[in-house]
Amino acid sequence: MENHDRPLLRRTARSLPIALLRARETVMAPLREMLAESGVTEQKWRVLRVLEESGPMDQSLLAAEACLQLPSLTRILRAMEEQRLVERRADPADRRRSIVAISRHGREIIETHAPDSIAYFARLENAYGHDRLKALLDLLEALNELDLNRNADDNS
Amino acid sequence: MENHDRPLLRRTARSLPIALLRARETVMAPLREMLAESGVTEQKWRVLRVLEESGPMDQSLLAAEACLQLPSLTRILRAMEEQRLVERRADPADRRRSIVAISRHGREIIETHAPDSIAYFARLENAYGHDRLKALLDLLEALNELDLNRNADDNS
DNA sequence: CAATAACACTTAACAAGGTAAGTAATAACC
DNA sequence: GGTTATTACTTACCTTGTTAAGTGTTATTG
Repeated sequence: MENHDRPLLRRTARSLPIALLRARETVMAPLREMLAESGVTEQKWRVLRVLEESGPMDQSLLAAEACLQLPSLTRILRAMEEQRLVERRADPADRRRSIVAISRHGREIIETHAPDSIAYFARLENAYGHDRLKALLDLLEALNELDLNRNADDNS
Repeated sequence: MENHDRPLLRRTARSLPIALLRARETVMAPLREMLAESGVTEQKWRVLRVLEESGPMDQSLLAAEACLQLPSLTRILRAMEEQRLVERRADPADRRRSIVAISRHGREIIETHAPDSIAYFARLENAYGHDRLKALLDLLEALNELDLNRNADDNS
């Protein structure tokens, strides 16, 4: 009685945004729990990961790599500086920029959690299947390379 | 100089949480823009979608279906009631529960945006490929059925 | 049937997401 | 070379995410 005979839109389980959201929640919930023990949020962990992986960089690049907006990053870096997880120095060549680097303490945090993180993802890979995981990462990487920002009613 | 020779963890592009986050951002950014015109956030849209698809339900179920936590849902429903997008009534059989239903105005909002939404996803499907999209949804659905909440050092 | 547990939210507090506007520094233009 | 963009953040504001604690209601137990 309460439903239309033909739903206007597809089932939420087959809705890409919702499926992606659920997947992230499925994957991240156990990790968040792990990280919380060190006072590191999911976002701070991403910042540490990116800096450890790619070295010092300015905030715009860091934001892009860690999938954070600049305003969020500003706040997070302030907290991370207070926690001595990262260090910031002005770029001498361009005083608008500041260069962020991971600190020794930041590396220690990564080293502390890397074994648990690795074990967790091994467990995930085992439960989900190696081939499936590879296929999923390939599909996500391809999706992320799409440019969907054209307007639907763009006449150009 | 700034990097380890062997990174402790995998490239962020091959990190499942980050790949999922980027994918969500890629897919949702254009949609958010569309919805903002009606004062509907991404989350309110999900609530409307679920209610339209499955009919009235209590908040716990709605939260699960719309991928929202109960505290968030409490706030969102308060706003949506003020916007007359949904209606809430106490469950006569169990006064702890309240049953939420989409309103006529809520349905109108869905009808307003359904064509754009459908066009957008058609565009996405076209750019990404029908088979890839199906494969991705299948893989995400399978991932979401995993139970990863065992503790890594669970001895049982 | 009283005490207790479980349930369905709700509130509170703080971190983060998202948009818009503001500030200082550099680049581009005439 | 002074004016006008553009860039790289930063601030402000509001909504949402996340955890923990609180409130009223129903179920369970002794």
